[in-house]
Amino acid sequence: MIDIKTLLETPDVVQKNNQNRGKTIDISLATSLAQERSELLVQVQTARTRANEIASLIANAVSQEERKPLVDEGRAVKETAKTAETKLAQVESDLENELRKYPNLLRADVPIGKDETSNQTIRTHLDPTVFNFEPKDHLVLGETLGIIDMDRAAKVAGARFVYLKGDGVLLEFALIQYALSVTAKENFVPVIPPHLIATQAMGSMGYLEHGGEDEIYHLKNDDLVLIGTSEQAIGPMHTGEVLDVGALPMRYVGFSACYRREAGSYGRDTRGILRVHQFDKVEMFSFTTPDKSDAEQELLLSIQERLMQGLRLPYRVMKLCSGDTGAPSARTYDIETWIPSQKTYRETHSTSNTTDFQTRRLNIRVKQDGKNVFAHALNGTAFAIGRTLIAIMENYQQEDGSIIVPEVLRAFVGRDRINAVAKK
RNA sequence: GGAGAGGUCGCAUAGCUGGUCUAGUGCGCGCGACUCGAAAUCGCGUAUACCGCAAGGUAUCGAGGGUUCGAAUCCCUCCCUCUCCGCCA
Repeated sequence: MIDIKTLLETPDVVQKNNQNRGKTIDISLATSLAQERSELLVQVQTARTRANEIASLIANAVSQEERKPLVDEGRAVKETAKTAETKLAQVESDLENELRKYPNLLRADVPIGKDETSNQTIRTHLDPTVFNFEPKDHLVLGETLGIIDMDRAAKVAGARFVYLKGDGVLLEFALIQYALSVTAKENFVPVIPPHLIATQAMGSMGYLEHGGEDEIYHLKNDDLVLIGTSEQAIGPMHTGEVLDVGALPMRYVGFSACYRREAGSYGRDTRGILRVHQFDKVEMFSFTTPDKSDAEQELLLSIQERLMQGLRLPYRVMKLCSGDTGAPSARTYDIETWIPSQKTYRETHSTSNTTDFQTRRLNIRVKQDGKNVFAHALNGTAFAIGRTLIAIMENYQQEDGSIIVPEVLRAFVGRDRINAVAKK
């Protein structure tokens, strides 16, 4: 949600921002609602002031003759107040609904563009892996090695689910340990959050608008939804709190499964585990003061790169253009990793500075220079485990179908190569 | 799931026979006095949002609704916490 003040004071800036994101929003709706709201506010306050005066007069009145007319006026004022209040509540909720449609204001350095073709390549690390044989894709490798079983997952849960088995599981835990050990150096506090959260908490993270609701699994008999990323459960942790400025930046590294319906992606990435309904992810999340969030995002990005460089995987860093940046984000960087079987880079990491877009709804503030201001919130992938496994398997595959374990993971996996097991 | 208790200003508590209660007290915190300095002591101050140039005003005692001229105080619904029982990884 954006600040109504921003809209009222700089409507052209907001208008332009919406335009750059490919959103058409009639701002006159919000501005006229805001106008109506302040008028009603005055009405309500005036009525209430009088009502309080009357109550106080009655409390001090002694005789019945004095009481009677006051009580009558009190009744009348109450009616006036009630009518105005009802209208006010309606206008306020209309205004909020209207404002929820607005995407966050983009940072000035975000390139303008319609879609991903306008994303900017910031840098590239390592050249694409060269093979002197025809590399297999991760599904072939995984099935042969007995670490990925999608056929049985389909029997049990349907399409886009997976059983990860054997050394695949060891690899996953190794990635988690590796990510925790690196983020610990920057004082990230590990968190395992609830996977089910109240619908309202999800709403306050801004995921129920802008088409996001189609992505979310709702529980039929409870007012709960499955998280699509641990960010959705970590952000609301501090709802309504005023954070101690000395405690910032407040950094969490969450581990959770992520559940996504993948509605609207029918037929896309149907092979393998690139796009599944459930995957595990290690996710960084920071709260900062407003002046520090851009620096924090650079830190998140640098940690992501440190993790990838440790794995020695070829990747490139992209800055998303205006049209490709998610609504809550003011700036997003993606890391795309080389996937040999597709001969292209695919998104494995993402980091967003959501500035005060989420914290305004969550009412998470920080006292800075004696004033409470909304904190800034940021998130960044440490590892989307599934996609990282794809990258490792494909880039580290050997001609015999075995996979070399990246050096930084060997201590955690307990061996340096994953070989085929007899198929069961 | 059953029975009971409870949710008040950063923390702890008072208020709950409705009326200067946004709310007392203690602690904590800030400023000041005393002191060479500190402790102790004393004095003052100590929520947030919105309207207003300001003075000031309005709202908020878990959330929402109701009764009333007036509710922290009475009624209803919901949420959460605690204790006991049941069940359970």
